[in-house]
Amino acid sequence: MEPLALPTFAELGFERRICTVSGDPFWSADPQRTTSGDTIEDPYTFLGAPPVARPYTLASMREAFLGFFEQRHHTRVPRYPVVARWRSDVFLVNASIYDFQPHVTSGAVPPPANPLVISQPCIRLTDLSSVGRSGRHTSNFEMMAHHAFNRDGAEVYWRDQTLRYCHEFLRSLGVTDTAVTYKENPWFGGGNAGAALEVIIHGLEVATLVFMDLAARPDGPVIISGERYGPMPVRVVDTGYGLERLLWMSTGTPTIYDSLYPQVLSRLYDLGGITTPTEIEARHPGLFARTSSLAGMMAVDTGARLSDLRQRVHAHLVQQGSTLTLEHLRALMEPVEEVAAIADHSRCLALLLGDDVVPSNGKVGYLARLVLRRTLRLLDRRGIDLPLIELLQLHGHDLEGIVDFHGKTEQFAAILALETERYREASRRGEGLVARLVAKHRGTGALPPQELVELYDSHGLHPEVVAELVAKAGLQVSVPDDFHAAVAARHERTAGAELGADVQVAAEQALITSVRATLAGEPLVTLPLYYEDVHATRFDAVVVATGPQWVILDQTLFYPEGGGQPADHGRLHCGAIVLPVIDVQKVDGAIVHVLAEGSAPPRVGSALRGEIDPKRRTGHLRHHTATHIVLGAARKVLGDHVWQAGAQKEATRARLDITHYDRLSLQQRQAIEQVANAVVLAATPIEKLVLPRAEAEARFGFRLYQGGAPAATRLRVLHIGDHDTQGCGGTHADNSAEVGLIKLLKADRIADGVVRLEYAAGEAAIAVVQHQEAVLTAAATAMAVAPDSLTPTIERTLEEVRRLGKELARIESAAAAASAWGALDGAPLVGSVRLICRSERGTATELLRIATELLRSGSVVAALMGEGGDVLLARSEGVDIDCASLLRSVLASVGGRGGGKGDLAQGRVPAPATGPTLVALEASVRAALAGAPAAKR
RNA sequence: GGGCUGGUAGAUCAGUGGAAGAUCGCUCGCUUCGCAAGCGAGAGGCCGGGGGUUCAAAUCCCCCCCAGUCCA
Repeated sequence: MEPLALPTFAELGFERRICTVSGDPFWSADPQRTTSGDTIEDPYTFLGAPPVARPYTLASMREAFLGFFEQRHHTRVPRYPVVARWRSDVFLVNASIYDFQPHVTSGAVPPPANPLVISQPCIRLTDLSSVGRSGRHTSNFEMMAHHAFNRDGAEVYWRDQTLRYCHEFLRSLGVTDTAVTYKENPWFGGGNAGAALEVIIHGLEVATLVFMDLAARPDGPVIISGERYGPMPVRVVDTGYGLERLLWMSTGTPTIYDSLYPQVLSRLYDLGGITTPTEIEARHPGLFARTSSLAGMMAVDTGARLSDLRQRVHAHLVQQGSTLTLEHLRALMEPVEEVAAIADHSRCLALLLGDDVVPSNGKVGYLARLVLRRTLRLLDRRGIDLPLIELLQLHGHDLEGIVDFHGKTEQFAAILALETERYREASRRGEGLVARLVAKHRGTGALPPQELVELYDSHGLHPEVVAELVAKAGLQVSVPDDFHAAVAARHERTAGAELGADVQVAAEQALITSVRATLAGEPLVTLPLYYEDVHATRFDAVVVATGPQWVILDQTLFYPEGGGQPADHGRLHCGAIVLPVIDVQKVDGAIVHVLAEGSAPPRVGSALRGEIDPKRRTGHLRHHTATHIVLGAARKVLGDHVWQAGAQKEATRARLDITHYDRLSLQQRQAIEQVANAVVLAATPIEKLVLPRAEAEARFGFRLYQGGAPAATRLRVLHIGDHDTQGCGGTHADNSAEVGLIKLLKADRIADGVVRLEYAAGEAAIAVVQHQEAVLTAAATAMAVAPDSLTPTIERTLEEVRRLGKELARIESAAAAASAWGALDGAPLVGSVRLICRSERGTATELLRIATELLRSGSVVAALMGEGGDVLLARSEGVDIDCASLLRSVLASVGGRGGGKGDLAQGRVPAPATGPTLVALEASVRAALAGAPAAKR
């Protein structure tokens, strides 16, 4: 890329140089400076000597930034949630620009204001293991930003003005020109790229100014890092200022954590009985600053780097004349580092819960659980016994205006208590598991590392935790360096299984290809009639395009599949010809009617009359409106954390997945049903608004986006009184009363934190109730009782069945004993062995009982034949014949099969062969006994 | 969304194709002034559900349900 020789640099006396360490170009007003500012040669020089005029608080620094840009014609925009509900490609907001991707940056949707200023809370969990230890890593932060979106003919501002704003802001904080370096560092990511400046002060990067004007394109003329890029229609000024870093810079404390959470930390030191940094510093002056500074230069990111860091800090101390051992240093630093991580993680949790995340074993909920369990583990390690809800409340004051605890405390407490309980339960299970493994491997004296991988991947037990338990039991185990690689390998092994070619998806794709090929880039927009009057069923239209089995009209009543609502079906009448419509899809702006197989599409330009299936339409309409009503009811009953996690509507059923932390009780299900039906009975008019996007968001908030956000400038909003408001493009009732009865059918927990509600509405609900009544009546009739006494009758009957079963077993074994005594009478002796060959009236189980009795009476061989063809051969101990081979060879000759062990064999023969089999068996046994040495007793 | 574990007595878990087990808990008896402990006896199981293979399945195969866990 070309040098960023902006006029403001020249005006301020900044010169472009090449870093002597990294080789990167940078701009500086300091004639002495030879490095870009954040290399391994650049220590932090602001610790204890803040370059900012006065210490700020989080709130005052945020306000300083927002106010500064507001005075310079930027519109202040409220922060977005940290959960990126308007995007399907990421879970969490990682940077302020995420708020405006993809639709604003692509140019499809105008920004809420232009230019704008915002302070956006972000969460990044990629460097979680460095948090607390590096002195500067945090899992959550606020990215302050000023953004401008430039289009041809509508320029706002670009590079030079951005630099000027940035520099003026830093000056307003009291930072001198010579303290700042601007490093040129082209930026790319997520399919976009552009020139960028990193803003570095005293060894710390505090901001980045990105000039995003390139998008990845296969035929693009610009090549960056092997990827081809071309110009974008919207050129975006994407800046990011680290609120916490600027705050840190204003206080100059040894670590960023000290400046962020002084009260939280001191409370935790107190609870954990931990030697505080102040006390440590008294004995080892400069220890924390040295650690921070070294970490800052080293780009610490992995565990190995961290132990390297510790050694270098130790080496430095020794050089200063300290006698502290490395082990002692670790013992001093670890508690402080862990407490810092606890403070950080709990703030992260507060942000997540504040934006209605429900901890789960999947999706964004998993990230919340990950952070939560990490926090619990750290609390355990430090022996701090503090409920999570209280830990979160320690942050209370600092979170004002960021997380709204008001009215949610109870919900948070419930979620956190439940999650803590689940963690304890998992740990308890894990301890048992490890104890058994230890017993299994005690012989070898060590636990194979492979077991560690299994314990973590399948049971969620951290290797450190396992190692501790194993060591306590006196066994050895070492955590391999490539532990996480081994876990990843387990997942890769089966990753590329099968993709499962979905037939329906393939058909839809084929249709899109066919339509696009026919239209050849000519934009075609069908006028939708279904919003105007949802009850209309007939319309006139003109054919504007056709293809094999599909038709596009100038206007249509047919609703195309979308938003979880299936397409309308119906017919097109073209003169005397009737064309059945079996599917409707939206392709770009056109609504495409798919015709039944064998239909010849009409000519372009011909007029026709369309007719939709009214029953199907009404079914969809009722179930779609019911879905909005049920969501509102679930939120009212369960709490604000309830969001839609997926939905599908049909003509006679619908299902809605909601986020909730526990399975629903019968009471909760019935409460939801009651609230939903109350909304129906209130006959609330349903407003269908079409609003500019920004206005809709401002009025109703991000709750609008229950099913994701569309790429539309104007938003269609469905407003059901004060019950529920959502952006939605479906066909809906005009009044809630039209929905009719809503009958909840099921509430399954489909994942941790997700409950699937199934329900029927209107006529379909009546049908369900009638079906249930019929089933109940049939069951009651079968039991010959009234429906109300069905339950006690069934319970009594089952109890009776159990009792009779036991009675039968008792009688059978008595009969077996009797039969056995009878059999022994007059049974022949072969040598010293009594040989019993008999047919019995019983199944395999009973033969076994009889044999067991017989074997008690000394030296015996029993060959028993049951009525169904079951056959058994058993001998008492000491008789030298092999029952299994004997039986097998006899049965083979009569068309049966069987097997077993030396002392007992079982099998089955065809019914006609029972008699001969017994005879053959007796002969074989006699022969075997004759050939065998005499029995020992 | 994908991977991996697991589901057997009230609880915790053994059980690799041939007669369902252990420990704790529970009930009763002995012992005791009483309690705990001890001794003895007993009750308690659709071996998650449904198919399949086999003479024979808790055990092997397939599907489903439930629980746990890791990853995106």
